[in-house]
Amino acid sequence: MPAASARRLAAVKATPAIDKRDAILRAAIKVFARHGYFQSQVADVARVAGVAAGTVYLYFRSKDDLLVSIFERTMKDAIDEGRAALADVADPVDRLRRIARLHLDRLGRDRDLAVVMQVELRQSIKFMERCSSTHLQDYLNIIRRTISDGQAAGAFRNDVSPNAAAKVLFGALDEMATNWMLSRRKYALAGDADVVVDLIIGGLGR
Amino acid sequence: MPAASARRLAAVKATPAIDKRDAILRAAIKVFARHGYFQSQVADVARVAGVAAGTVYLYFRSKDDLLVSIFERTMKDAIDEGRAALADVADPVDRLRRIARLHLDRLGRDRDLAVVMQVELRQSIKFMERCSSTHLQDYLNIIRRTISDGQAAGAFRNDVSPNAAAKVLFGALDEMATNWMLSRRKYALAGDADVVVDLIIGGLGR
DNA sequence: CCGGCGACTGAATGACCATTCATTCATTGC
DNA sequence: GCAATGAATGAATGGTCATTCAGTCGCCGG
Repeated sequence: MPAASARRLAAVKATPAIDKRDAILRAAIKVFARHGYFQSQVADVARVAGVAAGTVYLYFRSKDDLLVSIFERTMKDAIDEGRAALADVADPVDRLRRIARLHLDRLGRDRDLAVVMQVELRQSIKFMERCSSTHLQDYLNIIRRTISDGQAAGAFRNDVSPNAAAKVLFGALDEMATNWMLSRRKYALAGDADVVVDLIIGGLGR
Repeated sequence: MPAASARRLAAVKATPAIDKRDAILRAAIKVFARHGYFQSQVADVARVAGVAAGTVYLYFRSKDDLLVSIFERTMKDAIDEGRAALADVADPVDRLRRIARLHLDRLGRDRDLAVVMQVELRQSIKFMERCSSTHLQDYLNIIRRTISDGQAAGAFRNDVSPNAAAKVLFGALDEMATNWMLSRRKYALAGDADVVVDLIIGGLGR
């Protein structure tokens, strides 16, 4: 087979394949968010994606793999986007603001994704251990690093552990996201970003 | 039947019954923490509690009810203990410290309980909505109230929403607990309480 | 056209487990 | 002793899916 033909064939086939994988993943986010992971049936995900049940297994190893794939894709995007966004910002406070806004923007834009990330992924201890050990650590490391850089630059207090401060910031953002997701009232989640960063920078004391 | 006899009968029967209910609940915490809620079988809980599978249904309506009961008992204890501990402390900063220490003490004392509270309870959106709407709101209200009292007393900045600050504090404590629970290293979770409160009061900026 | 390739289908399979309930057992009052 | 009571048992039931795989279909090179 000539190389050109092979390339064309690959292009023609690859695109629908990626589309289909993506459609299944998006369907899974919607279905898992609405019914919960364990209450969802693979057949439901397939129906929403417009394919047959068996087709899901051509793209994913198992039902678990669907959940893991949602997490991994989202975290990969978040980390890449985070690194890129920090590249051209020098002021340490602005850098934290960027991180917070991106974090809440991403979840605030898609409530189903927020539900999956804030609730469904925290299924069981084994699952969380698996998730935390990789991408989540990388994500926390970005925050930690931003804080210690800020200390080195003299913008932040030196007598605070960057690790503790990173966890406090992450925990605060996580709680804002969870609250927003559970709340009936519609408000812009991203608006909480500056509130959180201002409070953590300025402190609650006078 | 004479009243005295009825009372004695009730006392004799009530105690083992409560013990048994308690044994099942404690077994459920252990089993759910080790295997995850959906991977756990009611028969396992029964075995660990030293009763037969059917007996569980004499004390709880369903498997779900076991999880809800763990949450409700823990939150009730936390709220009662919290209210009592705040009664004799006047200084607003000390009050927040008290809340933080109690929160992390409770979870740090019992890793299995921490796993159930931090992971297993966040099973599905419907379950979380149910939990958040009652006890968790009460708990957040205690923190909110403590902060607004502190503002009124002039100890805290007035230009911060007590609601936002309460969520930030709660989120930070929650993250500390989750991190500790997932961490292999053994350290005293309660030690994080002062770190978190100091950071939130003092702020990260210089 | 044809042969064959591979993506796709969806009905069938095989586990799995929450819940039930007929039965057993221990205790009590008489 | 002897019913009566009701707590406790655990085997059986019934339903629910995740996963598989034998077969279908459409497309492509020749």
